Amino acid sequence: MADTALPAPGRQRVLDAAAERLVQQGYAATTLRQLAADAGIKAGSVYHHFASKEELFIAVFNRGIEVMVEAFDSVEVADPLERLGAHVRAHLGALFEHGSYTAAHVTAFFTAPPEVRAEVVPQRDEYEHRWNDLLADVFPDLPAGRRPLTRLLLFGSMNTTIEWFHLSGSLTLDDLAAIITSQFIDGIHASHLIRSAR
Amino acid sequence: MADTALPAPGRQRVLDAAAERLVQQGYAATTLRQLAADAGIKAGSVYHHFASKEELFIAVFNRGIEVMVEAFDSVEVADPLERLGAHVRAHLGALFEHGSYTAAHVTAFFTAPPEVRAEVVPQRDEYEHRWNDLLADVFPDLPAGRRPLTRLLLFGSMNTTIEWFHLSGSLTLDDLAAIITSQFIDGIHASHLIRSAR
DNA sequence: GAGATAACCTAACGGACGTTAGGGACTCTT
DNA sequence: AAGAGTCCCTAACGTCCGTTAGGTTATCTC
Repeated sequence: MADTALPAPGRQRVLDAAAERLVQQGYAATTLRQLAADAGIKAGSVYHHFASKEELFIAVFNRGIEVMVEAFDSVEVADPLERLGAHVRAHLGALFEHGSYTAAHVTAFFTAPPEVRAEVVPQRDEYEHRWNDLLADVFPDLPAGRRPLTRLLLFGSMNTTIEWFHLSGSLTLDDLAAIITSQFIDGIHASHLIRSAR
Repeated sequence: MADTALPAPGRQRVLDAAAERLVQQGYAATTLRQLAADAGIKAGSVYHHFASKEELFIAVFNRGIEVMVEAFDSVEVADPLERLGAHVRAHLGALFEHGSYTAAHVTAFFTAPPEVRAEVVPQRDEYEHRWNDLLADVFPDLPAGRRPLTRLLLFGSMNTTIEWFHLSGSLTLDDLAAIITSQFIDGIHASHLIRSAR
């Protein structure tokens, strides 16, 4: 009995397919029949692994946060400002280098129905809390009440890169992370000195 | 012969409903039957005003850009840095103060099918071009090749405010615009001096 | 007042959707 | 060898979707 050329188990293949479809189509337009076909099984068989479409996508969104948290926690840098840059780089890495789950989360979370979003909020909060603590650590002068807003502005810049950045371009992810970090800390006058356009 | 309590004509009411539904549900989850009900007509009657669902939403997305362009062009400020701040404020105004069309565009554009997006790209390009010119004017030292990236980072911060900012909160839109502008120009160390948390 | 046009209706079409019931094949445990 | 559990299948259900054909009413034009 030869190999079936489908290495990963069925449940995992469905999740992978869901993450990729989510990025390009959003929640409502991604159908179970598509995911089943992508994973090499039939639509009804999806229900062997997941109780419903909602539960399936909750798993995808949560995995997306897991990837971000793992990337965040893998950073070990002493110098505060350098540490911030490393975390920016890690977040972008989660978006572009560790599968589609984080990208799916960032692009499709707000297209999911409220019941699905509600199940994912606690994990999101945990990740946001890590960033608030980081900001408190790196910028002791930043008022505590200002941290969430500051974080949201930075997240806005980082997360929307999935709409236009491509790893295949001339700009590397390291470059992008350095530019975003510099822009965030010192503003436009400093950021464009990082690496001139060619 | 009393008034029908539905002032706007049918086509306009359908467009308004579409913009609002788009913000909360995205493209695929917004159905013509919903829009018809919102507008006080029947589903089939939508086809008197629009040839297809796609055409309807193209009109909504284009109107979203129109609102942004009108807000942009209404700015008349001499001082370069002040002008930038006024444009940031105008962009946020388009998002929050001039109906749901711009918000619908920003949140749902990437949830629309490719054929719909393709029809809207020229108008998007026009708006982006205005911003590139503005950046060139305000920051002559910024390399020309760097303008699109810089604009995308600023757009990322501004556009994702629709995911968390509410006019009813304690932070005003003027405050938010000032913070974003300061953060963009001078970075975090300057931005938090604009207005301390209370 | 005849004719055109606009704005809306009813009723239905084919198709796709999430979901379910019930069964077959295979592996592991005892 | 029996039983349980895992993984997947076929076939169908009720529902909703975008869209269309054909009809009604009211207004405007000449």
